[in-house]
Amino acid sequence: MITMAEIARLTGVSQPTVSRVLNGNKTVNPEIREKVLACAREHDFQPNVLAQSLVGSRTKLIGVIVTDIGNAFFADLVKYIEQEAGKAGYSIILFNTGYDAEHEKECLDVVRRYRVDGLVLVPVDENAVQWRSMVRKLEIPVVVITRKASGVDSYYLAHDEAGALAGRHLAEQGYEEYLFLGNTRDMKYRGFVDALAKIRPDFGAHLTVITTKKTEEIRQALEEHFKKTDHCTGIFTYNDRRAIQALGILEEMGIRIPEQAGVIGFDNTYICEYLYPRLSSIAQPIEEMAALTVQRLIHRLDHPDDKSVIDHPLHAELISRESSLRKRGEK
Amino acid sequence: MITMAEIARLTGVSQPTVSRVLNGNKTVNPEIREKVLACAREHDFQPNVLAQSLVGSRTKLIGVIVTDIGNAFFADLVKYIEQEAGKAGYSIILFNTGYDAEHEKECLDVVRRYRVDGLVLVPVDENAVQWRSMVRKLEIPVVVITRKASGVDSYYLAHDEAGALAGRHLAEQGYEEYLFLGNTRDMKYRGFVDALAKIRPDFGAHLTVITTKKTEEIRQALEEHFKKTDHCTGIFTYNDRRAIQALGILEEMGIRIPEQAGVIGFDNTYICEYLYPRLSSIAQPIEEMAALTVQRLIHRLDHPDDKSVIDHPLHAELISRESSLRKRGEK
DNA sequence: TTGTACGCGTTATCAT
DNA sequence: ATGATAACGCGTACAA
Repeated sequence: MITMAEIARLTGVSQPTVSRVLNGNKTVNPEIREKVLACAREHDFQPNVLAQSLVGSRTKLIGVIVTDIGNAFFADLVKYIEQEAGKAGYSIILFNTGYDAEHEKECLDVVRRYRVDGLVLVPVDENAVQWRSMVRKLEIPVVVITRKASGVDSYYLAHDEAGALAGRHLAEQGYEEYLFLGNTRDMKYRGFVDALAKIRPDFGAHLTVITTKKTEEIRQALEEHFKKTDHCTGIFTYNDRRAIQALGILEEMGIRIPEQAGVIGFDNTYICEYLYPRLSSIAQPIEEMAALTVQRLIHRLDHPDDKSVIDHPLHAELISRESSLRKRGEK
Repeated sequence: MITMAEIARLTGVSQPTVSRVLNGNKTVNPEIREKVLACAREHDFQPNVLAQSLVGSRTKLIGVIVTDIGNAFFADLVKYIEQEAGKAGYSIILFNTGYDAEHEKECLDVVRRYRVDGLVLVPVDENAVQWRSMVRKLEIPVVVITRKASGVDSYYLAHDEAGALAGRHLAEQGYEEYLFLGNTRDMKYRGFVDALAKIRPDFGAHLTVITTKKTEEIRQALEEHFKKTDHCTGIFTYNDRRAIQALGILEEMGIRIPEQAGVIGFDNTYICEYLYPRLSSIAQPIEEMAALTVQRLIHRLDHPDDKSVIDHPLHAELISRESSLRKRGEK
């Protein structure tokens, strides 16, 4: 690949002059400028970013460390991050931790070796001290995304609020029993429970929780539940995957949706639209989250003096579809 | 961030000695070695990869240019590529073209600026001359993945074979009408048609094709189809998305699956397992494809003299589930 | 075994 | 307006 020195040799000027031309410096003879540009074009010159960043300028690299790109949500997130970074002339170097804290550590080391200008991180465990100390040593702007992380800029969904949306909706639609499918440490669960408790004081007696992911165990739990009660049940799941799993089981059991059971998923995957009945779901503003994250990162790069810390919860939106619309016309 | 020169200063040795210690060179005094290592650890030294690659060694970067990370298939592909590359000490710099040839061009330029050691490419148009000439100028190993590309190493699914799998399966299951949902330029379609034509000479009269992606248009086409015939119909779609869309419509129409219509999707997304009825689908060996691709890239890096070109079609597998199993026990 | 000297490709600071 | 020259952080050949 051709270098500036080589172009200089070919055009009979000095290397710094080539640098000036290629960087659009005005103080250069138009004739020389043209000659150099022509030569650069002819040999399809591309500056060596590595050499550029070595002299002190930026690497124009943003490290992106996520827990699982295989997950459609994170895939979309990465997509928008790449897009937004590209707009600002940054490229991304991507790492997948696979929810492994040890591997996250390695990724943080590698990211460091590449002297990335900034880092977007989805921590394996947002409360762990490990990544925090490593991030501090990085001495570069870091933005945590999808998780609230004290002391670090973070953009994330207000999960409690999202859970409340689901709870209120199911109550409004007249469901009298409630079922949560997921992890109870999840803030979605908190929001869901709190919202319902406000609406129905006796709510505690009407809540069932299923924490397993295994189809057979979910089936057992659901069968048990519908044996106990004939009240119509509102089901909220921690992601669409789980919701679809539940829908499949319910259909197999002959439970009518949304009459006997209403289902609300989470993530608003494209699939929701295609299912029959179409699946209600909670949508995250993925694109906005990604854009804000990258913009913040770049702001920090341009204003190293800005020591403020951003803690920015984003708002979820309930997309109600047939799977939870018991009352016609009401949304 | 601390440098070798700095460590040298702190420990009172020369910078090359530090380099020798950190690179595991044996020819160095154990005492000095320990002192240097201790100092490096204390300050958490990480070598500057950019400087390393500037001296002539590798950047240890692999460029990955795909058409759409938002797509679950490519997301998985990227995941495994990152994983396999990581095993060999390579990191990936990721680009998403969004099926835009112009943007692909820009990505190829950027990849070049970073002096990546190798490139994994999913071309927007595998037949375009554009990327070929650019790739040639890159002067680095390039492997095309998911598309057959003459003159360049490529690992891809034998789509015709995959289509044939679907065709034969539907015929075996006793479906008498056939419907393809997708693009007819797709090799899946070719394979599907050819396989069925072999089995049934009069097959041409029993084939319907739906090319639109729009739900309403698909619905119309399906309604028309099932008005015309009461023979049970085998449906093959170009991806799971389309299959799920079709399933939703069919259920809404009251068509019984798999009795009146059998459906086979493509990609074997996790969702297939969760649907009711569970969706038959054609699985691509994504992990294998990714691993072979990265391994080939690294082989080329280690053997620059090897001028052979690999054209490696991979084999699809039909995962048959209830959505297409009309005859019990048969798979 | 260790240090000196040089070069990788670029930017930036000097003179000229 | 342009050309020397130094510097970035590292690896490597060579000398000591």
